[in-house]
Amino acid sequence: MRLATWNVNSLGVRLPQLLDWLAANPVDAIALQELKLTDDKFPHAELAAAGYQAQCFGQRTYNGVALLTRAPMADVVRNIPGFADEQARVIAGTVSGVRVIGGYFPNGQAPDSDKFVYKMAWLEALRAWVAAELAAHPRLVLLGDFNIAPEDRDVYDPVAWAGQIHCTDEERTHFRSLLELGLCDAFRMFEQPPKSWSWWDYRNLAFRKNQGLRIDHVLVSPALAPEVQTCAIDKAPRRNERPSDHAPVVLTLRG
DNA sequence: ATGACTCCCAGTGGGAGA
Repeated sequence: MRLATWNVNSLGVRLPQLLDWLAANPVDAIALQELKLTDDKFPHAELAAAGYQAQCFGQRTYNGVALLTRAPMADVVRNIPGFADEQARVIAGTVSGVRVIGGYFPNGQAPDSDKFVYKMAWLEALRAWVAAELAAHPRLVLLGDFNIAPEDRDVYDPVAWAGQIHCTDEERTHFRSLLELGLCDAFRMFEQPPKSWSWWDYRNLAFRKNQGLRIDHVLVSPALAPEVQTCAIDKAPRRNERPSDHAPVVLTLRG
């Protein structure tokens, strides 16, 4: 079984690239973030023609998440139950016996901003809910755009980024609290090339200079960890014309 | 360096992203 996550930065703009990528990378499930469209504009027909059914959770202009799967999904949940949120950031579903939770974590803007306060509250609510999901669904994957660079080795210039958004101690503590639930950062289960990033700023030739952050993650539950075969970032779509600023991350499970 | 790019909604600019 193969799963992926990709922040497409506008599904409207990126749909042709997504279809190309799925044709070359026939995953069983993919979590998408930053759809930037409402559900009435979701391209169900085009994705169905490519063999994917979709559960979407969109909104106008910002945010928006979806899960695409080949097999049907059950028990679909939108956003974090009990956490009132205007922003469409989470979609979960069960496919082929695996609980898949896709998330577009808040950016946070700056550590002294209201948006950072929201990010902290959101992360706390997520952790509590994921703990409950994990108890109910031992075979679980939490994946998406976390907007957190967990360690200095996930940052191209850790000195310049020290204390900056995505790299604060508070954010990293929240990331570790997810690991403390038993979840495992699948990417770090393997030897990886140094300077592996999942996001590069559009500005300043950042991709060409390989100046990026690893902020898109795939966390697997203890029951799934022994089945993880590979986890890799696919930089290829970042070389497209008009690319997303994020690259997909792909997980392969045995069986 | 208050920059850079890209998206959106707007509408001939501005917010947000990260």
